[in-house]
Amino acid sequence: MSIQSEELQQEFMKAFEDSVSSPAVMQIILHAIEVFSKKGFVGAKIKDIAVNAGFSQGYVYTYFKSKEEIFTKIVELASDGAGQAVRMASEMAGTPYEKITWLTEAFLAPDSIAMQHWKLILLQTATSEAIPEEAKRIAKEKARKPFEHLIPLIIQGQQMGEIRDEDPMLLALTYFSFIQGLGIARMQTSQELPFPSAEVVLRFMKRVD
Amino acid sequence: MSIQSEELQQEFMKAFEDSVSSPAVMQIILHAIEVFSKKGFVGAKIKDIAVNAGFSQGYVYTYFKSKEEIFTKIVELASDGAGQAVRMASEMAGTPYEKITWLTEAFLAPDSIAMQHWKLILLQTATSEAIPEEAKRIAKEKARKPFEHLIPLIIQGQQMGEIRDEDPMLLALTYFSFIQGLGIARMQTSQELPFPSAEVVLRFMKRVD
DNA sequence: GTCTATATACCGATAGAC
DNA sequence: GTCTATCGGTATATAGAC
Repeated sequence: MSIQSEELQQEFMKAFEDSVSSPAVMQIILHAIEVFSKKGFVGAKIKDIAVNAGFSQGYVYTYFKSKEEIFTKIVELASDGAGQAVRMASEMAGTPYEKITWLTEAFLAPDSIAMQHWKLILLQTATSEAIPEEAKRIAKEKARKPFEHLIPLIIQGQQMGEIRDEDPMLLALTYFSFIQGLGIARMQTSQELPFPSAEVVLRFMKRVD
Repeated sequence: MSIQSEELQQEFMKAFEDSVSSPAVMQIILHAIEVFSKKGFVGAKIKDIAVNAGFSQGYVYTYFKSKEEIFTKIVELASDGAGQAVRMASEMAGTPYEKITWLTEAFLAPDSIAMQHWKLILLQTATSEAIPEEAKRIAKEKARKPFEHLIPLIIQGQQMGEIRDEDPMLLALTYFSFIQGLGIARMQTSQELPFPSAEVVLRFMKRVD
């Protein structure tokens, strides 16, 4: 994996850490991300989150009003994170296609577990009805950001002849769908199985002469 | 969409209907698929399923021992269906690349809602821990079938020069990940948004001269 | 600050009426 | 064959002890 994609991952986690206030809240959120991603909003029990974070069940309610509030906060962080990752990639030095390659590598890195958990939570938010309305609203509202940052990048790549001259919106939608599918596969499959490189993933948009 | 992919879809639904015994069980399963796919195993309430199917909450227990049993039955049907769809495609008349194209069209068809619901349930089964053990076992056991039917097709395509000479397992894994990601996107996005054709999806494996 | 105890509500599953 | 009533278990959220 390239230096650039490692940088992307680190910046991404730093932005997340900076956005949380007290250490206790940080502990709760960190463990809530794990439990919510594994069990879903309804299946996650406050007790699991609390005990994993090293607190009693009731203590969580010192910092959060309800289970809904914890989940919604995480959805907000994750939604912001997805947009930021694309923005950060677009601001690096390189050609558009190179930037998209780094972004892809960062998204698919097997060790960015936190990122994978975030993706699962956003996936649940998008596909499930058993999710707080407020969380769905926030996710929907912020879902446009990644597109808004990727589409200009695609257009630049087209102007430079790196990317196929097709509807940028279509290419962006296809890209994020592909990434999401691979992120899920990454979590399911064992480490020994083969996994596509960014080059394979980006073939659908790369210009061929 | 081609005639072949429509045929695939129809055969697929017929196989499903044949495998269920009584009309009441069929009603329960049909509505359970919808409720489970929307709310997840824990979030789905027996009462929702029963009332949607036109029964009282308690009546469901005349046919099923538990909520687990209903979910597990659906996972079994869905897992078999996924394998069968690939097998049926491989048995049609055409070149390997054509067969994979029809399969892709059938998987991505916007109107095969039942198939999309099945995919969501299998997705939950694979990614969530709040799922009956038995269902996870069955899904894992049958998850190999689609690969077992697709890989020979890929190898034939390579021998005929239609498909790139790369690890067939890698290509198959990439293919199913892509399909899953697009299936999810299809459910989230509105009908007006652009959506990739099978041609776009299959570029990553198509041989270029 | 942190925990224990509990009120309150909900849901899966069973038993029994019609 | 279908429904109603209910038991038992469990989880959220609160209140009060240390």
